Amino acid sequence: MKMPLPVARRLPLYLRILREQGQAGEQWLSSDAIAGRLGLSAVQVRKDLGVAGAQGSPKRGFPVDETRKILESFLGADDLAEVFLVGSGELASAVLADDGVARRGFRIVALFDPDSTLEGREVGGLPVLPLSKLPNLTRRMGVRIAILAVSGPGLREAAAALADSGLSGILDLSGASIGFPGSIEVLREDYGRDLSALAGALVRP
Amino acid sequence: MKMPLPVARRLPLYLRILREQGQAGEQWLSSDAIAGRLGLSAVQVRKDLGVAGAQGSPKRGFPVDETRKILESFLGADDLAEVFLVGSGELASAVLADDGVARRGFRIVALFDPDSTLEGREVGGLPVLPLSKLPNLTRRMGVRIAILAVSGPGLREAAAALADSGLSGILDLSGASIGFPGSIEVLREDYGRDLSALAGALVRP
DNA sequence: ATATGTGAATTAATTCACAGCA
DNA sequence: TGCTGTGAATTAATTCACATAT
Repeated sequence: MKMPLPVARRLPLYLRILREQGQAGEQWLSSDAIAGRLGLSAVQVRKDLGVAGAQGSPKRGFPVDETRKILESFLGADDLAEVFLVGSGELASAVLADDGVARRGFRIVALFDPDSTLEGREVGGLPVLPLSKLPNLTRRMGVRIAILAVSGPGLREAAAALADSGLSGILDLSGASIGFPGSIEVLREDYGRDLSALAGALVRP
Repeated sequence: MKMPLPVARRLPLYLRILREQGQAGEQWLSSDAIAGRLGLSAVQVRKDLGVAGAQGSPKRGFPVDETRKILESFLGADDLAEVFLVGSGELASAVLADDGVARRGFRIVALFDPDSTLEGREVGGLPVLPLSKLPNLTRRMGVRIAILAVSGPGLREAAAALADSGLSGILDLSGASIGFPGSIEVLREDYGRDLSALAGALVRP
């Protein structure tokens, strides 16, 4: 089953709302309520949830608990929960410190850095490992996703290591659009670029 | 002139390539060459550059220097270059430390934090200011864009301050999808969400 | 030859409109 | 009545095909 990327990027938003409201004791949530919190349309929420296989019931909406579970499993939080973090600088520290990753059911299980002089140092409770250990650990631990949070020198090396690590997916926060083999799914996030896009949108109202 | 969002998000990529190649001494760049580095199609690059008003010449491609200037002006790096940063924690520090912002012609000119006990402290060479000064400084300095990099408590307060600051655009890195008034253009970036989306895409090949 | 530029066709994504159910 | 679910229509974005310029 193929899923459109825009849908894949909205589902996590619904999941967050469902978790929040579940925590708050709500049993049911209408597509309208979810849409309202996110500034989307109710139809879109229903269509998207439909893609994930969730179904609601008329007059009540979607069952919070069940829908949450469906989304979690659909989004792979079950068996893809363990991720690597490559980098140990400011950005990587921010990722480690932020609860955004944990809140979505993921766990950073190892930290790698191209700067070998950092080897052994601890960042956020995890020891910094050399890139050379990446392929081996990927296989041994069965980890499939890494977050790339390296900038400046070492980036090239880190990218190369990732490219033949055996990983399936990379979340690239480096802002440098490095090429990766087609066998690896890459999602790029780059606030410099988005800042630029925002400025562009403002100049042209 | 209205510009599609996908285009607005690709133009900064072209700009980066143009800068790199300009630095490297290149005079001309074909749409094909640009596309190749970014994994896009040449037609798309031409169409996008066309939207910005750039034009190339057959057999040679696009004039690097001139096209760069056109993009810079089109993307508003001229008169929207000064931005505020709200937050002074790990994420905000990472934004300050990263050269991604500067490399795109933007400059962070002031730092605000909801935690008033931090007032006066210096982060990355800038003094931390209280949120209460935001509206005033926005008007006085003519700044139109802020980066929101606050998490945890204080986020609500920061969002509220931004909402009636008079700013025109917000790059929201908080990962919390707070509502802002419709008069403010908001672009959200949330690696937790994208991590989730990536995992989803991998589970469903 | 080699690359741009663009109308036309295609594909993707969103929204509309309404049927159906509790 | 208040909500879901979905085929149909609409709008947006991308790709194709080819005319054009050097």
